[in-house]
Amino acid sequence: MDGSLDELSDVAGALADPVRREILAMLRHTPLAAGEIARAFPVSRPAVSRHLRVLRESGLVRDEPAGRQRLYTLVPSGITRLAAWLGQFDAPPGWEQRLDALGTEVRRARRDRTAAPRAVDHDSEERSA
Amino acid sequence: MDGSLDELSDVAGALADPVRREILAMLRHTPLAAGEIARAFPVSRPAVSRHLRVLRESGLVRDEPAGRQRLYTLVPSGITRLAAWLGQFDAPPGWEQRLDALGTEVRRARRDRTAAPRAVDHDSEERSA
DNA sequence: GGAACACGTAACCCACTGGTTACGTTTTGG
DNA sequence: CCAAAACGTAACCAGTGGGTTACGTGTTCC
Repeated sequence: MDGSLDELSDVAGALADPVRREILAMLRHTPLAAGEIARAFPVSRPAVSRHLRVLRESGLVRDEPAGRQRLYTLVPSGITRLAAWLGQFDAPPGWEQRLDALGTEVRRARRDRTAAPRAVDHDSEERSA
Repeated sequence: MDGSLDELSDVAGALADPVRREILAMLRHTPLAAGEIARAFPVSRPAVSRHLRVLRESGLVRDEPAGRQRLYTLVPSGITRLAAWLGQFDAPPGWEQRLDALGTEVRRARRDRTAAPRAVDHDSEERSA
């Protein structure tokens, strides 16, 4: 069974570990056996084995027996789904400006607070544009 | 202080929680006060407050005092960085074929390994530092 | 000044995570 | 047939995460 009911959480959770990210990077172009993967990290082989399980259960890799080894292959659909979710934050035009405005705003707000320790009258105009 | 030495882990970790993802979605177009955000979820307000802290420490949002409220604003750079990392998995053309060729690859890998049992020599791009 | 409000934080619980060592299982091969 | 190889899994432990309730602090407003 898959396990979680929230695929994005599983994918993001899997990606939250540097070892697992590097494993994925290793599998980017070619499938690899568990042992080969494990040999690339300073942690114990069982530890890597569990990282592989996390990746498997999140759907990011698929494993296939190959003799007495087990080959791991990247399955990019999860990555695609997460990338799609991230895509919703793609600049709805006027984005760069907004960033610039934010920077200014912060600086201004800080100055205001330092100079005049009373009520902030920041009235953010940054949302208006 | 930022805290973690691995920004991508922080970002992915923050995204691994559905509540935090929804908070980000809420902030996509407009800044919101902590209370407004908290009201949108069934969990207690302190719980949301800590979610906001995680988002803040991962650099995904910035907060700014506004009277007796605290305004949270989306900071998209982290999302961009993660999206960029995901981008390395974009089909380097010929991907489908590669899956087909998996069987062959397996056999070849086995032979290689039998002949030379040494470590993987994949190109690692994610610096461990 | 003092009540009410909008927060963040502390203390506490329980579930999960990531590491380890020890072990079980299947496949290879002399 | 039996030893070694290549795995996954179990048991254990320290640390973290997310939830709760209780509390402290700064702002507003009368």
